Amino acid sequence: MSDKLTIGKLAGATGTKVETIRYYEQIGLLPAPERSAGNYRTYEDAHLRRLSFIRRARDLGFSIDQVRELMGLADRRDQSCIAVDVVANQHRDAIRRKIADLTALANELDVLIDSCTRNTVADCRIIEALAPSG
Amino acid sequence: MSDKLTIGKLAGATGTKVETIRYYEQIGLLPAPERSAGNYRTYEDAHLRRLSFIRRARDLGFSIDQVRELMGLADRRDQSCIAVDVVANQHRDAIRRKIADLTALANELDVLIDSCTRNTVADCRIIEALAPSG
DNA sequence: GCTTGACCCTCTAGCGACTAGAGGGTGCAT
DNA sequence: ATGCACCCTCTAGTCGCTAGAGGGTCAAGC
Repeated sequence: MSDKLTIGKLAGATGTKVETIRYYEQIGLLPAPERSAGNYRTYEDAHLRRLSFIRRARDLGFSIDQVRELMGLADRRDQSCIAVDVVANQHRDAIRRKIADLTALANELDVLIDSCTRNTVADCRIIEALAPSG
Repeated sequence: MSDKLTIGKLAGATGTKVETIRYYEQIGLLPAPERSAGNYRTYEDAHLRRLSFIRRARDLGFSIDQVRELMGLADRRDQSCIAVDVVANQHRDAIRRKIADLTALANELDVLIDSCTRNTVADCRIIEALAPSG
């Protein structure tokens, strides 16, 4: 209801940086707003809603392209939302895979770190483990 | 023992791409080798060892800067290896934090996805959750 | 000896998603 | 009228590569 926001107000209202908003405009993620007499961007409530959507999706780790896709789907309100479900599922699965990768990595590091006897570098197990043939 | 590798052989021996090796040379991570008459890079065993170290550390998720630091420490063989331990610990902790973040994210997505009734987009809970006052 | 094809060279630009900085204009309060 | 916070555009930097253009080298086969 509070129309006509400056870019700074919009940034504050959504927890986004001013530069990021201009960037989103540049890549066509957020539509370019009207300009004031002094060439300032003047945002309306529609922009605020759009940017909130973007922020939330980005916070959930969706890529810019996925956000674009989700917004495209969200605008076709009479269609089935199965496509939305698919995007969300793909993203969740990718995250689960990344968690598995990182867990394996952390475990390997645990082994390395536990083997450290804190002597000199010459017989450091961590360095040894990294350098295959010393 | 098998001296004088071409960049392609070195790449094959370490599982690195040729372009990546040239990149490592450019940023000063791997020392520039001698050149043949035809201006080809000619690598020696020392390079092979160095690159293997780099690869292994990178595979464990260490950043380029951390690899640089670890190599610097590895070369001072009479020093204490506590500094090595510190770098490894910092990295492991950062990974654990990232895992926690991603787990929270995946759980949020689970809730969203479970709420999807596969009806129209107009009453899609996923879209609703993204758009705060849609 | 000439061609083919695999390999090598340099240089530049691109990816994702911003972030930072230079160099300047606007708007409002004192 | 002066100061200051805010806004504008444009360019370049971040990280760790990757890809492509446009060329040179080398060994093998005919």
